Amino acid sequence: MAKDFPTRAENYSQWYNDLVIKADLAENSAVRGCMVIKPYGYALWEKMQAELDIMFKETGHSNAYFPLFIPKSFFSREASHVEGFAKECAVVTHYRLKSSPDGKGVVVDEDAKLDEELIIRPTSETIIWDTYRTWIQSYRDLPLLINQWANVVRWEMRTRLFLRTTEFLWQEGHTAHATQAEALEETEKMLEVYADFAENWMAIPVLKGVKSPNERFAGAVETYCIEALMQDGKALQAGTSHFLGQNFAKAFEVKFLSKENQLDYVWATSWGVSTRLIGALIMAHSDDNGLVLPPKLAPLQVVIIPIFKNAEQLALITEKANHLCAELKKAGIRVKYDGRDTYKPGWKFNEYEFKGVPLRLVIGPRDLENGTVEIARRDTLEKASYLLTDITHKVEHLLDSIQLNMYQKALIFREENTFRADTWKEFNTLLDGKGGFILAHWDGTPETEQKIKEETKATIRLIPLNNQQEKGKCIYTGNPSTQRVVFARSY
RNA sequence: CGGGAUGUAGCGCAGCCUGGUAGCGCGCUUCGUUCGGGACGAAGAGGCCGCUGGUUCGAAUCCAGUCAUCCCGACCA
Repeated sequence: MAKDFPTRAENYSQWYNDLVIKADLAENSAVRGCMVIKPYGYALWEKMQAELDIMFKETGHSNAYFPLFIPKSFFSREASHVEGFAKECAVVTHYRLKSSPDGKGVVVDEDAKLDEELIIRPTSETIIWDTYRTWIQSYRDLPLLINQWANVVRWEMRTRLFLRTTEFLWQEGHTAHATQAEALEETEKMLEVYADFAENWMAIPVLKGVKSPNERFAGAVETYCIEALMQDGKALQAGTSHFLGQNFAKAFEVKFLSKENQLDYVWATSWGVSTRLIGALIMAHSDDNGLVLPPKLAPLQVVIIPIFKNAEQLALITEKANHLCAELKKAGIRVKYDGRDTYKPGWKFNEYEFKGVPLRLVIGPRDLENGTVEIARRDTLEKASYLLTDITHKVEHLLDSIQLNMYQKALIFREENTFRADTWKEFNTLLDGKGGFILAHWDGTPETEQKIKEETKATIRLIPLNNQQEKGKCIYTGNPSTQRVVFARSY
């Protein structure tokens, strides 16, 4: 239908990239690996942000903001944390420029060299824990439940719109607790919040579990995550929640006096989701006609389009449409009337389909005569005529139905693409075929996981929570195993 | 940092081999006919051919250098 636009089957990467650009979500910027999020894409992020923020507040968290720059020395305090991030840090070394001696442009002023370099945060654990030291002295100061909405920079070698960019927007929660149990409870609670958001707002079913040691966050004791399956059979990590133990408290000397007058290190968690969720949204639901957005998050839920031959007809339709628009707005529906006479109806249909608007209402001369409106739903592309009476309820019902249908469709897709492999051969056949989640036995060693990754590019996405225990043999080494873990190729 | 490719109109590209007035499609502007799934016709506007140097009467085209971007690896939310 759309011209010059590759289908998912032809070239999934190209399809994704073109879709992001044509749906007007974002584009590559002049700066290497960075992305410009355009107004439509940002509106989507704002909506996601708003809903997540409500959920964070409901679970007792407050927002705060910490510096973008982190002194280099902070980084080296937690050994595995440095190791994990060292290779992708942007470093600020100077604070001034001067006119170039040859008169052309500016150069770095070598006299303005910083004594200690500043790292642009790839994540904020270190600066935050350095700050928490001064905020926490007593058990009365705990728990400390803080979230930050921020941008971070990770100097990745290869980038991809929304999925991996040099700079990205995210939220990072950082909490401090008096006991291990309480910190663990927080870690799991926030995982539930993320899973709830993914499934009930984004309409994407997710697996919940913990990472293998290889995939664990640098500095964490345990990393919990949610994993979603994309339409090309690759997995996408959609959110993480880390139990940090006392690692950062020890590295930054964050101690408190308990009720029993005992001095102890606090227990920590951190958790985050990023604009990558927009990538997940696109890859989980969209089709060859463009974006398909879940009604609960779509910046625009309903668009009304007139069909007319002349100005008088347009005036009549506009009057009707404005009434309809007002009525829907009153019901809290995000609706727009596109009465522009500079674009043709067919052009508009395609445009809003690209942008994933859940419902399209069309009013033409026929509808004026019959008191009807044509409604097309984006998820199924079905069209039907409805009487204008009680239209708000019908629209509400259709929006709910789309939200539900999108989730169901994604769930069925995941189920159809979740497989068991009992031999190395089966494992490889599956990977080379449709991909998907592959449940297989693993002997539990990092070495084996590494070998499997090198040979197949598949990694352990997670070990499911409350995983079913069963005796088996590792698909790679044949060594005994007690449970299946989830393998996949991933983004 | 290794391997491969590409820089020409806002976007996508041809032209280069074999040097001789800068091209096509989309988009943009104006007018007319259209308008229930990306309409059609006519007339227009728009270029330091990435940058620097060389060869030549003459360079988008040949040569050298340089910068940038993309793809494949290593890295990764």
